[in-house]
Amino acid sequence: MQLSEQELIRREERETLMKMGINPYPSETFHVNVSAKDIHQHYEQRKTDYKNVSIAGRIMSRRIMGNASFVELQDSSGRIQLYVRRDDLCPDEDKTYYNTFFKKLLGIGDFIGVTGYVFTTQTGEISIHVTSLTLLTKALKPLPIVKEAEDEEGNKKVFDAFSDPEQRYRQRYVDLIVNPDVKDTFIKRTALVNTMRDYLNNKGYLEVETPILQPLYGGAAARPFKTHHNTLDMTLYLRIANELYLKRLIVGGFDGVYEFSKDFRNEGMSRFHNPEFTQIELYVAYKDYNWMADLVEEMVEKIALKLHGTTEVKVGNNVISFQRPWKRFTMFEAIKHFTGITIDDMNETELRNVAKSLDINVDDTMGKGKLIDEIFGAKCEPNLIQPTFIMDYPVEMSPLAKRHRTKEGLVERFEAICNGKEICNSFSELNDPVDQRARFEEQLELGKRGDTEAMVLDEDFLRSLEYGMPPTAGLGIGIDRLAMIMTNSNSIQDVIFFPQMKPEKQIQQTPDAEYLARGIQKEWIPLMQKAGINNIEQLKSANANKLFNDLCGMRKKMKLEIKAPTIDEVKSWIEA
RNA sequence: GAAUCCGUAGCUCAGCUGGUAGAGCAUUACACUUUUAAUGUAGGGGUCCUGGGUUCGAAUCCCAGCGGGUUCACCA
Repeated sequence: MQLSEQELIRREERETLMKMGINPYPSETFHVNVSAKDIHQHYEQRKTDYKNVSIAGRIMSRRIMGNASFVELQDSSGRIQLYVRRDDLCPDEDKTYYNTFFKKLLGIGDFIGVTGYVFTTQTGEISIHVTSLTLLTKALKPLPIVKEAEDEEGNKKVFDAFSDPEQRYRQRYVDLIVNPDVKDTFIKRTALVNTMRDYLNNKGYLEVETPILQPLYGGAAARPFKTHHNTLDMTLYLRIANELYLKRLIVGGFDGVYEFSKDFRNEGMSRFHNPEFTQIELYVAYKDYNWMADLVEEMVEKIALKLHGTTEVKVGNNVISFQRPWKRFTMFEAIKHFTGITIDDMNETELRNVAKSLDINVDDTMGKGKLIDEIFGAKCEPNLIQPTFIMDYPVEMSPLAKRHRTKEGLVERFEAICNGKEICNSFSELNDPVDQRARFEEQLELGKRGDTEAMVLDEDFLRSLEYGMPPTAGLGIGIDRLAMIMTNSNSIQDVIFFPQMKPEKQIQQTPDAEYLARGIQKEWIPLMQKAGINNIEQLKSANANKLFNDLCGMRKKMKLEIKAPTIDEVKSWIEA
């Protein structure tokens, strides 16, 4: 691996520190009694409490002015400026600790711990006057430097932002260090989950865990990840949903169960889709979908209040109000509202013509339900910005939902749409085992016709329904999608710490010994790697003349005192 | 999967119709005891993504590949 100049310097600094008897990675605990945020919030009111502070963090910038310096220290709560004076650190004749250790051997990214007292500088910045300074960890890679300035109106301006999405997602740790807003997004995400958990626990529902490795995948329409268990010699699937297991627990006698579930779907990736994502599913006995809609409204409104202190949340160019009650449309009403067309009594042919007239791509495999869904998805969903419940879906699209109590061909199902996207999905759960079997069998037919996302038949689940599942309301909420809205994030990758990425390209490097065995002098190995020869395979297929020229050229450019190889030598390396 | 844009120093980015590889920050050295995008002076640092092609000459033009962004289509 080629190290940059700055990385080499930092490695040397590490060596020098050790030679000076300073451990760059000490094991002793450094006791912290304050945070940066605490100082900024309370120092002005309680100055006497900050005469003896001890704080640890990462050096984010330094301004050295001869015998005094300013350091910006960043801990998990934010930044605080340090004022470091030579004669405070080195009261005696020996000024090595300041001149060499502090000024030469420390740098941006290093962790230090300091003690001192808080004061306000002439320019009005609350700072710590440092009386002692300890190295806690030496960093060997330089951090990207992001600088900020405030203009007279207090607007922040960022210079040299670390903004390359690929690097931000691959090296999230760097993103978190230098981009403070990123941390805030993930803190909000956790607050969102905690708010839900508290809300549901207060209602007395039980948080449970169900299998991630499932012999049959069910509960949703999606293609699964497949794996294999060696001892049992059987195929297992990573769950696409946990619905069927949670319902078994309702059969077992729990009144309310929920699970924050990492689910896996082997499908396309986009700014709304990651192969693994998080859903909460909730099932409550003796309730129906109307009751569940009330719960969703209340819970999501609580989340907005918890995260933002208000029910109004800015998302992109829209301000979304989560204040109850939300608008409720039936699916047919929504279609009428956005297209002016009443589809209530239409048959399949009429629906297909409507879809065509609206410029929606249709094909002959689409049934009535699918056509309605397509029309809704194209003409209604993107226009629903404020949270809106869409009630009563076609039965064909919903094999696990109970038939509507009054409307033929529909099920008791709703989705909440917000900012043009679905954020939750809920039914009165189908609990008639005979109807459920029939619906599964329809799905099997779809599968035979080539629908790779059709559901498979789960005999054990049907058996549980035959013992009787009470009337139950079920709910699924995409946590990532809701987090995107609640944190004003444009991509799912911004609300998942480590989103799925293509693997980084790793160059396989041959150990030096194999080069040496070919009679190549040690000195030439790094030059060869610089010339693009990273392994023996590349060497074997190299052009001898080009390599010879490259090596001699670099020898000359870098003024190396190595004897140049002859062209025949280079040929012998390649052919050996 | 399709369209489109991008890949140059550790980071952010210039580099025009092809002609010696640039800036700011970071880094190194020196100066500076209340600065804050600190400042001043001097230096070092490059596989211009990779591989082909056109050309006297390619970071620049063409082709292919790799990686990434954005938008669109299916799934939450």
